Amino acid sequence: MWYAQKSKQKTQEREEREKMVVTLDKEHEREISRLLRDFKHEDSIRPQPSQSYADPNHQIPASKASKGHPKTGFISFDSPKPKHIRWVSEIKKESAGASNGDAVDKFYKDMDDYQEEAYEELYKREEGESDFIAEFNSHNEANRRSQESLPDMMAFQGIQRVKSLDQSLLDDHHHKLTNDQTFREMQDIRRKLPSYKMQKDIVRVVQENQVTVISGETGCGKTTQVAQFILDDFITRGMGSMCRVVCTQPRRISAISVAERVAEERNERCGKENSVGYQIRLESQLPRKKGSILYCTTGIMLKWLLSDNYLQDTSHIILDEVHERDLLCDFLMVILKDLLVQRPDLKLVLMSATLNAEQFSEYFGNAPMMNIPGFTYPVKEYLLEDVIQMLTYHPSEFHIKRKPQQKRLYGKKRYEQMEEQMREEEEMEQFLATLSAKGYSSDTLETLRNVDNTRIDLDLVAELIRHISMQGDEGAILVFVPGWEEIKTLKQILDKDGMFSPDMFRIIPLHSLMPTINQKQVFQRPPPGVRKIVIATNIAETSITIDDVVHVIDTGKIKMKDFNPEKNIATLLPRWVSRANARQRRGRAGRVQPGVCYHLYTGLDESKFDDYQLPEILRTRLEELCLQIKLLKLGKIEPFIRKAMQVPSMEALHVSIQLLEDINALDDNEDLTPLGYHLAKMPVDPQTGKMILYGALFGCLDPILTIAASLSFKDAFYIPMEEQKKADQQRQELADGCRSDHIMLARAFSGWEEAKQRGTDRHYCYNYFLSANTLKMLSDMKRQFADLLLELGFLSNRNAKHPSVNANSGNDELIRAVLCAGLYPNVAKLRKLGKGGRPTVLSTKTERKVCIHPKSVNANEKEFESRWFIFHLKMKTTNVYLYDLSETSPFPLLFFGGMISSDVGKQSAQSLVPVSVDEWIDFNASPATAKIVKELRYEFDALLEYKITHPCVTDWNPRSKEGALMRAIISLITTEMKITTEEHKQMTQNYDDD
DNA sequence: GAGCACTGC
Repeated sequence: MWYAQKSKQKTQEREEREKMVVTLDKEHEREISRLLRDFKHEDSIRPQPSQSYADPNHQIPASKASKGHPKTGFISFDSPKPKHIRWVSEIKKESAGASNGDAVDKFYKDMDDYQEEAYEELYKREEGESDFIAEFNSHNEANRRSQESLPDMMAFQGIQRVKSLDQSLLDDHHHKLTNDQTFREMQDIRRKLPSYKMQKDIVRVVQENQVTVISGETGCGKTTQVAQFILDDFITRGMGSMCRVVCTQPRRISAISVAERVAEERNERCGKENSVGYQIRLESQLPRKKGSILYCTTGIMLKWLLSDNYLQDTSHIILDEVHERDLLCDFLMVILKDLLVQRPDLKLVLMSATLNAEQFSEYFGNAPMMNIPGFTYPVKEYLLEDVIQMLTYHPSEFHIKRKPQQKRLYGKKRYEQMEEQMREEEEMEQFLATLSAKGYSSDTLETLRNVDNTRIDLDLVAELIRHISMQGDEGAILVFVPGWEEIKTLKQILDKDGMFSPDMFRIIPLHSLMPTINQKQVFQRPPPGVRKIVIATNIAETSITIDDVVHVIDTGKIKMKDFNPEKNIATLLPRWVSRANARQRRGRAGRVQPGVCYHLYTGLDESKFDDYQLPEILRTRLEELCLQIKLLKLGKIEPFIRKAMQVPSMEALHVSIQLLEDINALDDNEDLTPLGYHLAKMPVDPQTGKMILYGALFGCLDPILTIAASLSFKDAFYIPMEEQKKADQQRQELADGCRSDHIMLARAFSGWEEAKQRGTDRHYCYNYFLSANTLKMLSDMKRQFADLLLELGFLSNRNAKHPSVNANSGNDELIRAVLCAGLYPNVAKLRKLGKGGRPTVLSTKTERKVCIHPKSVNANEKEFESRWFIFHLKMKTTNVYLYDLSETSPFPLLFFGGMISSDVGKQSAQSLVPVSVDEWIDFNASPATAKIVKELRYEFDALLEYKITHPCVTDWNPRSKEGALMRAIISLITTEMKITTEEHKQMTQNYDDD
């Protein structure tokens, strides 16, 4: 007890030492106070377009301008006041007034009413509602109505028939059948597909039932044929105009390639007025509206639902690959299940792998199931026992099972652990007995008894590859491993082995972060006598198909992202594959000829596998899903999500709702706030969305859009296996000491844009290990964000580089502040500085120890100016890592962070006031500085509320209220607060403390 | 000293 107290006291002392002192110098203090004073005396908050903006040519379009400036009157939306800031110390005010000096007394003067006043000041002159508020209020009202009763069933009018189109489609069809040679040749190919024989049955079952489940393995042609059967049936019955088939795909590439394949089968091209097309984010070739098939990603269909709740033009929806159970597809199924009631004419077809078609049928009221036999070559399968027997393999010491580590458990737990261990041993003996009966050698049994099945034995993999190379049929070998590390090690083993010389073997690592991902040699058949060996992650399971694979080696392990709501942390850890994964991996061997698949796990291991991987909805954060539920007016979140095929834990749901409330996207009634309404409309996570809005308001849009695109998609840096050090150096060079991965990203991107202008972009990408494809995608995404901001009213021009929103784009300190505004509450505090090979250690509100991911430009930094960082991604792998960090000064945290509190009773030396954000981000501040922060923050929160409900470009004119306030804020939050040399020394010494 | 894979009018 005594020890615990002592240790607590020590921690408190250290924390006090670690507090940064936040004090403006006198001159700066005066400057900001003057700006604030001016601001208070200014009468109007309204932007004055005629005399403002950085760019003199800038004009607000009339429609937007009028939107932004309602006349006068009071506003009536649900949460009229910003709620996320409270100055809690007011309870202590009385005693504080008595015991502390004038400064502190003054500090609290009038603060009770300050926020109220600031807000009313802004609004009392406004008359009537802005367009945004009207839209917003009617949205929330509709949402409440949808909770009470089903929407108006009569709203859907039915698909309009167009007789002239019916006739022309029919004529066209006949013409092709009789006169089009290519079309007829394609028909012959289609006839050979297993699904073609079932055409009549499929058409009939779909016609007679509202929901149909079609199962079938790869190669049966369900994806390309089923939609065509439906459309052709309508066309030949002379009602082609009544048919619009939409088929969703989980991946962008499959949506395009399937659509192109189908167009080819119909001797057409995708898009224009043709019968087939596709739509994915930022790319589309739309077919005609009626009498056509559209392939799209699941996300696109969700977006349509926003503007068209009934999917008015669609007659048939096909959800493909439902067995993959991705988040969006599961979400879509819940919505469609309800939509089917409102639209009795709508047909839904679910396409799945054979293994669990029943599950989907049950979910949709025992919908009829049909199975299409697959067409693949037979694949011979071996398990670990077979491989060990075949190779008479003896594992190295490293892979021999160690004595199970006895955890220091006592009593019942200890007993349970021992029992568990005995049960496992018994299980193993039984299993070995059955193998023995089947004739496996005692040598094999002994090896199996001793082998450690938690590790992957890459020496065994290498041995197996040697075996296949010498004795197996010709054809490529595909090895599935869980991740980067195994790819690297296996390649090293093979490279060292003289047998795998480059003139005989092509060894290709395949990982989403490696540059090989775009190389053609992955798909090309090597010259005769040369064998291709691909070492891949699960990217080769679904996303990348290599046709000439004959041998598959499946190590049985897969890395999966998971989310632990109790600890509120994401994890990425290897685990056993599911039976579905194993089947899929096996299937990769039989695409061109009979194949072989070696699974490196025993029959006993396999008996414990799950049938399917855990659905994504059970292992991910749910913020975006919650926002979409609200935006789609689907009522309260919990009852809605309970309708899902598999219901996520309420814990996970509450963690997500809490975050949405914390960032002021949902109010405590779980309704969208005005801010949340904007965020829900953006195709990014809510924190990144907030960052984008702040980027626009603070006039540093272009770099912020780059960062937002990078965080929401992926950063454009390759990780080359051979030149990792060099790649790290190049990123350091781009960072140029800014101690921010985010600003480094923005610099890399703008460097690429400049290089493009000079025509040297290829060299630039090569030099900095950048993926041109990813950069192009980021560039397109930025354009999409800008269009969205224009639509929301935060931009007056669709050019995100326009000076009116980039006046401060060169101000890195401001960019850090905007990052902080968006990414909050993802804050970390520096605890120990890396020293002598030991890593830099930080802490967050919930974790005492987190590390900087080695890929970050801050991983090896030896000097910092602040103790505080903001980050986007935290994930637990071998450690808890922060993947990207930006150093940030205290002011942005005080200004954009959560609830501020100050405990006057604990005034410390030099009359400093302790100030903390969300009760853990602690500073000491001079009373005058604290006062400024507080006043300014109230003003800003009121202004923000105003800007969010009256979207328009910021007015930077210093004579306008808005301009003066924004300038004061920027002046404050870009103030650099450096930690002293003494403090720095302490951080290094902390290592010796514990 | 480390990076499964997808997706968004």
